[in-house]
Amino acid sequence: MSKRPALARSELEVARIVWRLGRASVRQVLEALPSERNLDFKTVQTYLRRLEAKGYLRTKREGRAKIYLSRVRPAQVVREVIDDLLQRLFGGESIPLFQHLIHDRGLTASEIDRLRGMLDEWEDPKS
Amino acid sequence: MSKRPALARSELEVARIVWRLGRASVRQVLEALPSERNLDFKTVQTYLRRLEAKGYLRTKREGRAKIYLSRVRPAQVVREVIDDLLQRLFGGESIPLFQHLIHDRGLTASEIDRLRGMLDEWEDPKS
DNA sequence: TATCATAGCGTTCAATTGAACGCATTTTGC
DNA sequence: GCAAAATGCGTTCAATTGAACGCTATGATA
Repeated sequence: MSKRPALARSELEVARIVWRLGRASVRQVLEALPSERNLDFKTVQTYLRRLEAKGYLRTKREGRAKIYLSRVRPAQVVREVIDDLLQRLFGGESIPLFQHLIHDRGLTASEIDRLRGMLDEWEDPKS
Repeated sequence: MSKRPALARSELEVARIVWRLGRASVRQVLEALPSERNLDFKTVQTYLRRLEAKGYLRTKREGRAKIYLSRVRPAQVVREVIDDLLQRLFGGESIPLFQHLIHDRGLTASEIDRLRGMLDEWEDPKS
């Protein structure tokens, strides 16, 4: 139950990259960031350090470099983040979020198809 | 273009109430907050003041009390907030968010129906 | 009309966040 | 084998955020 401290915006951004890469050094994360982001090496390093301190990541030394890995399942974190948002934005209801995503943002035809597929499958899990 | 400063978590929570009520005094917002939240009158006042300073709300004096109203369309703000989250969490893609909402959170049968309805209607807006 | 509660206004204060240094220690390319 | 580049580690620093005071004005009530 003991919740780890909430993720700050920038931390989330950086954590996501580690999740995607599975394991990453500071430099690798830096390079995986969108180039417009233009963060300093030291800054990324700081965020990673904080993520470790907060319990989201763990590290493993590999020669000179320190490799960051996820400590909690990403899906779990995603869930917490979205729960929090849902709570503050829509009082916890997810339907209004769907509503918003569909209405105010729009979907391509193929996205609609995929979405229908998801619903079908969820309702009747395929063999 | 000139973006107003991002909403802090607590500010969002408070703004949402003003949106819901349409117009509200400090006390009304305080009372509309979930009771577990247990914020001080002064604290709510501070958040409202900040929301005004950031350009999200405007006020209108009504006798003794100051009434807070929305200055930007709530849907617009919701959009910004979600854009931001989507960006940091899924690189801007909305499908993974749907995926998460459906898979990791689950929906009731009736929610699934409503969702299907939304998709149908979006694709073929009813007369 | 005196009084009391309510609201405003300005401030404060610690914690967190966004961003980046500097120095020491590796590595590695030459 | 040595200079240049890369890393780690500890720090810093201003802005923002979460939370709440204290003092003043004002309006409603007894």
